[in-house]
Amino acid sequence: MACACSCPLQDFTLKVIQTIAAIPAGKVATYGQIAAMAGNHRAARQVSRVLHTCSHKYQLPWHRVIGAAGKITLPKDHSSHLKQKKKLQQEGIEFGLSDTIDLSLYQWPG
DNA sequence: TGCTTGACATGGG
DNA sequence: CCCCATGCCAAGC
Repeated sequence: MACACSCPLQDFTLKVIQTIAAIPAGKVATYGQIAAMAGNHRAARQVSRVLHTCSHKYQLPWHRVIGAAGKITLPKDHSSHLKQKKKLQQEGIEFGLSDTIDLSLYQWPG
């Protein structure tokens, strides 16, 4: 339910935010998955945008959102990449040899 | 109002 | 394994 008066967010975006916020610790979700849950499986890119725009505002667990390959989508140059990896490890998620997460074990079923 | 952008996804080289 | 091209859609400017 989105209030059209004071909520600048669209319905899709709001769903995305709620979906991300609902990801439990120790689990991860892919952009496409979140987009699909929000209603548009093609809007995976917007999920990333929502993450950037709202993570700081809504305190979203952005580190639990990864790419479909089970990898962190941030460039290694970025300082947040290592941060995200550490956070996930602290939540019990184990990484493979190439910083790869086994989605069959850790992907959030929704 | 309209074009550009983007923490993606998928497939091929 | 890594890099490139295409589709797709909303947020930003």
